[in-house]
Amino acid sequence: MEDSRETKQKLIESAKVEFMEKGYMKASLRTICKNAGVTTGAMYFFFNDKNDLFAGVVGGPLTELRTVIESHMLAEIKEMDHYTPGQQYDMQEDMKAATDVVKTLFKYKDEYELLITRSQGSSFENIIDDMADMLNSHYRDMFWTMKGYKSAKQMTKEDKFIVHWMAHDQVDIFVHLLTHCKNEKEALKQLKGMFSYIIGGWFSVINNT
Amino acid sequence: MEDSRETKQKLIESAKVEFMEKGYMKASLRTICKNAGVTTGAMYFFFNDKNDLFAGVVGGPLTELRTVIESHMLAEIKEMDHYTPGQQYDMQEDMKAATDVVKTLFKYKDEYELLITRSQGSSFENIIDDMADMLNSHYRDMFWTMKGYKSAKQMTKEDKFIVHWMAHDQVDIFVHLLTHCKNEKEALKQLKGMFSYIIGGWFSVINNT
Amino acid sequence: MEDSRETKQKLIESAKVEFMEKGYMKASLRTICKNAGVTTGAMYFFFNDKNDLFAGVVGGPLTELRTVIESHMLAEIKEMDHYTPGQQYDMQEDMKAATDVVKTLFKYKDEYELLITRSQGSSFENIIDDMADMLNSHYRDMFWTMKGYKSAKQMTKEDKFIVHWMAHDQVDIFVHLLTHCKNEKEALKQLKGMFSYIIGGWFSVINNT
Amino acid sequence: MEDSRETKQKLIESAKVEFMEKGYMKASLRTICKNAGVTTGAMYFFFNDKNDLFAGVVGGPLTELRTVIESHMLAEIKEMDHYTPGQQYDMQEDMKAATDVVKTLFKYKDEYELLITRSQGSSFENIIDDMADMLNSHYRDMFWTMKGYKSAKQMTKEDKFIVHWMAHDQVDIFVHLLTHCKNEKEALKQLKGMFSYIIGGWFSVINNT
DNA sequence: CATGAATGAGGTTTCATTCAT
DNA sequence: GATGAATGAAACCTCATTCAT
Repeated sequence: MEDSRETKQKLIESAKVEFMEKGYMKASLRTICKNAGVTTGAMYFFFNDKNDLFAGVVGGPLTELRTVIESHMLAEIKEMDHYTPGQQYDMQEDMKAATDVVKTLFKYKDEYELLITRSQGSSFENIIDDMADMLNSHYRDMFWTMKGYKSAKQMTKEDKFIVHWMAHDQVDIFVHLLTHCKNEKEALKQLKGMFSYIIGGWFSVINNT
Repeated sequence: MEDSRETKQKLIESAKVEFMEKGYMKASLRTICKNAGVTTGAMYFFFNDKNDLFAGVVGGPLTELRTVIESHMLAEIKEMDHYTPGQQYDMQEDMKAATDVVKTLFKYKDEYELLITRSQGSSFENIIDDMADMLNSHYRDMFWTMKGYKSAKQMTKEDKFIVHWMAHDQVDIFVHLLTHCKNEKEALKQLKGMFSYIIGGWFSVINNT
Repeated sequence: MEDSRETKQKLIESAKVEFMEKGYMKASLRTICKNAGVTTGAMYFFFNDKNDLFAGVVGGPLTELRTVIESHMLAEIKEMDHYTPGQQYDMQEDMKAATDVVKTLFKYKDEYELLITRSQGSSFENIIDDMADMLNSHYRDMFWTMKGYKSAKQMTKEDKFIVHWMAHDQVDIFVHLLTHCKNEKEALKQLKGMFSYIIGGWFSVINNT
Repeated sequence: MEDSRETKQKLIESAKVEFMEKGYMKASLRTICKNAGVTTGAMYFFFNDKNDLFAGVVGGPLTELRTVIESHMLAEIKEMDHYTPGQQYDMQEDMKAATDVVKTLFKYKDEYELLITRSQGSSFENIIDDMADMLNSHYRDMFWTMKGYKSAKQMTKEDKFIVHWMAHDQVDIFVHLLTHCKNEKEALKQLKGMFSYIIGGWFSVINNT
C-alpha cells in the first residue's frame, strides 16, 4: 500500500511538471510516465485517462479553494440579512475573505496556475467561467439589496449583465494576483489597491444606473 | 487568377469553421482541406503552415483592430497635453473610442472570438496580454498626470501594478462584451454600464492611494 | 518476452532488406513495418527513429569490426617498439590482422555493405572517413619510425598527406574486397595480391621522399 | 534568346548551390527555383526532370574530363606498342597525363565534387565505378604487356582482380586530391608522392605474382 | 517562355489507450 | 500493482511533377 501511494504520488508530481511546461493538450503521458519511472500501464491503474490524471494534480487544491470561497459566501449572506439601504459599506469583512482566498491560492500556486492558464483541452477548461458563475448569484443578491430593490425580480437585463461582469472581474483580480505576484506576501500587498478599484467600480455602478 | 482567389477564400472559410469548432490545436488541416474541396498540397501553396493559415483567418481583422486602437490612443495623448489636475473627467471622448472598438469587434465577431478564446498553440496565443501591454504605457501616462505627479518616475511599484491591472481590465471588458453579447447593438447598450464601472474604479484608485 | 524479441528481430530483418534495396534515404518506414507485419507505432516502441533503426541493423557488426581493428592496432604498436630502421619488414603480422578483418567483414557482409554503400543520410554516412582517421594516427607512427625520424614532429606536410592517403587506401582495399568478392574464401585469395600492392606503394613512398 | 539563356544559367547556378549543400536527394526543386527567381514550370521548360537539371550542372565538366582522359589513354596505347619487357618504366608520360587530369578537375572543382560526393540518387551515382571501368581495359593491356604475357588471355582471375583494383585506386587518387586539396597548385604538389605510391604498388604486383 | 495553381502520394513521427501476462 | 508490447489513427508537412493559360 505504501508503495502504491508512492507511485501515485510520483505520477502526480511528474504530471504537474509536464502539464506546467507544455499545457494539458501538448503534455505527453509517455513523458510523464517515463519521468515518474513508471510504465504507461501503471498509470492506467491509478487514473482512468489523461483528464483524470490532470484532475489528480489539481483536484485537491480546487476543492480546497471552493470550500474557502463557499464558507465566506455563507458568512456574507448572513450579514446581508441585517443590511439597510444607505448603510455604510464595510470593507472589512470582504477583505478578510479575499485575504483567505489569496492565501489559499498561493498555498498551491502551481496547481492554480495550471488550472487557470494551462487546462485548455481538459474538463477544467472553463474553470474561470465556473467560478464566476458561482459568485454570480451571490453578487446578484448583494446588488438588489444595496440598490434598494424589493427582490431579484426587479433587476433589469442591464443590471444582470453588469453584475455578471463584476463577478467575472472579481475572479480575474484573483487570477491577476496569482499570475503577476511571485508570492503571497506581495499579492497581499497589492490586494488593497485592487479592492479599492473593484469597490469604486461597484458603487459607481450602483449609484449611476 | 479568379479561381485561385476563390480557392484561397474557400480554404480560409473552411479553416475558420474548423478552428472555431475545435480550437487551433485540435483543428485538423486534413479536415479543413477536405471541407474546402482541396488537397493538402494546395493549401501549402497558399500558406506556409498551420499557423500561417490561422493568420490568414484572423490577421486582417487583427490589423484593423490595432489601427482603430492606435488612432484613438494618439487622440487621447493629444488631449492629455491640456489636462490640469482636478479637472473634471470627460467621459465623452473615451466613450467614442470604446464605441469604435466595439463596432470593430462585432464587424469580425467570429475572427476576434477565435483570437481570444481558441488561439492557444498558435503564435497569437498571447494576444490578450499583448493588447494589455499596448495599453499599459498609455495608461501609465494618464495615471501620473491625473495623480499630479511630475513624471512617470514618481510612480511606486504599487502604482505600476494597479495600472497594469487596469490596462488588463480594460481589455477584459471588451472581451466580455464580445463573448457575452450576441450583436453590436446589445454590446453598445451595455457599454455605458461597463464604463461607469471602470471609471469608478479608476478614480477610486487615483484618490485612495 | 519471446514475442517481443521476435518482433524486434523481424523489424531488423525487414529493415535490412529495405535499406539494402533503396538505401537509407529512400527506404520507407511504412514499407519496413508492413513487411515485418507490424504497425509503425510498434516500431517506435523499439527504436527512437529511422536512424536508430538503421543503427539496430548495423550497430552490432560495426562494434565488432571496431574491436577487431583496435586489438590488432594495439598489437602492431607493441611490435613497433622493437623496430630498427633498415630492418626487413615482416608482412606476417599484418597479413594476420588483415585476414581477421576480412573474416569479420564477410561474417556480416550485408551489414557492412549497407554501412559502406547505402548509409548516406544516416549518422553513419561518414563511416569510411572515420575508419580512415582511426588508422591515420597509427600509420603516422609507423611512418616516421620507418623513415628514421626522431619523432612525429619531423614529418612534413607532404608526409602527412601521403600517410593520410595510405590510411584511406587501406580502408578502400577492404571495401573493395567486400564489394567485389562474393565470399570470404575468394576475398582471402585476393588478399595477398592487394597486400603486395599496398606494401610496394608504402616502401616506394618511404624510400623516394 | 538572350533572356532564356540567362534564365537557364541562373537555374543551373542555383541548382549547383542547392545540390552542393543538400546532396542530390535532399535538394528541393522548389528551393532551387525560388533562389533562381523562377517558377517551377519554367524549370520544366528547360529540363526534363530533377536528374536532367543535375546533368545540366555536371554534364559539361564531365564530358570535358572524359575527353581529357581518353586522349591520354590513346597516347599511352600508342606508346605501349613499342614496349619491350624489362624496359625501364618512364613515368614522364603518365605524370603529364595525371597533371592534365588534375588541372581539369580543379577547373570545375565544385562540379566534380558534386559528382563524386553528392550524386547519390541521380543517374550519376555510379560515376566512380564507371570511370574505373573505363580505365580497366586499358590497364589490362598495360599489365599483360609488362608482365610478358603474349595476350590478355593468359591473365588469371587474380591478375584481372588486381588490375581492376588498381584502376579503381587510380581513380580514388584523383578523388582524394580533389577532395583534400584546396586548389590545383596544392594538388599538383602532392601528385608526385601519390604517383610514387601507385607505381611502387604496380611494380610490386607485376614482379610478385 | 513562363506562370501559378493544383495534384496525390508519400514522408516520419506522436499519441492516448488497451490488454495479456 | 505493474509490465511492456502493440494498436491504429492521425498528425503536419514536402515532394516532384503536370498543365491550362
